[in-house]
Amino acid sequence: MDPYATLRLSNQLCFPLYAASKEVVRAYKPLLDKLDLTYTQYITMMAMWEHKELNVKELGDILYLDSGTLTPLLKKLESKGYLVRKRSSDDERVVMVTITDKGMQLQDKALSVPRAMASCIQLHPDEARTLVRLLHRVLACTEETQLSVGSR
Amino acid sequence: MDPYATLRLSNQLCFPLYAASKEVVRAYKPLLDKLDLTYTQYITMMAMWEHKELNVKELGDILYLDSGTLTPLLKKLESKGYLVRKRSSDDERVVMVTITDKGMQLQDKALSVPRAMASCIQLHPDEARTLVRLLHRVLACTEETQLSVGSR
DNA sequence: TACAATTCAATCGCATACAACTTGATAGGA
DNA sequence: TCCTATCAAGTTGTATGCGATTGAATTGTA
Repeated sequence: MDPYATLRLSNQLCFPLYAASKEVVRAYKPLLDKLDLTYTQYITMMAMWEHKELNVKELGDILYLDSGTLTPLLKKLESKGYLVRKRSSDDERVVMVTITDKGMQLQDKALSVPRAMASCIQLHPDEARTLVRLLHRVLACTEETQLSVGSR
Repeated sequence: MDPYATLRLSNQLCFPLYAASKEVVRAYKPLLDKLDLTYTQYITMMAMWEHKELNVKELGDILYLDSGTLTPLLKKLESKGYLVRKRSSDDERVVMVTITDKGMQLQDKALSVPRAMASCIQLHPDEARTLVRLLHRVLACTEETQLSVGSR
């Protein structure tokens, strides 16, 4: 038995996870180009379509992103007119992000995206559910790790 | 029924995939810091430990990365002394990447990494196998898409 | 109520990712 | 053998991601 077997790419869990994530994001690109959104902008809009108003920290908790990534991204989405950033008057540390009418309208155009992706990723509904469940399990594990180390 | 239900983050397959990948890579960071490797450098070294010699295109096919990412990465690993880049004399277009003795020695230090990650990601072996299998299925789907669009 | 600890967003630096393009080399056909 | 299509690697420009730090605001506490 190869003593280095655990270091083979084919034996890793992380590598197919990393590769599949990248390739799926890449597969989204031609669809999102039509909306003039990047993938990260797209998931940010998904969070905003659902919640209408969130501060930067809440958005980061939902998307697993920090302010270093979100701040420039939100400025870009604001410059496109899809949302508005405004420092809270209750607590001056907090910046509230609110979706605009134009941002809400984008949701209709975006409806075609999940449809097109579903036809691209051919998984049985059962398999897709299993995959999502296991991914959430992995996320729960890593979140514990983050907690024990401290801070996001 | 919400007509926009397919646009909810919680109903997406892509989002947990994207988030889990990022969080797992993040969980690797403290382990890889000890080896002075980034995650991308780590998987590149995994491919090199296994194959000893590969050209840039072969490496890209294995890692799902293109030359735009690999060229600077390989130069960095070369500067650390872990591998050597040399243009092929058979075909001047091709750059061969070969692992050095120092690169091979790094493998021993790296053995602790998969162990530490396995104890962090608490999945039953069965579940881990299922997850890997489904991820490979997703990768196969996206590869078809790439082929039909043309080119990597 | 001072004041230290914490929190939040922004900024900076570094390392990816990748599309598009360039350059040099090879292959295949008229 | 020319000549064009293709190919491999490198370069450039844009968009993330994230750790570390900063600065302003708020909270908890002695």
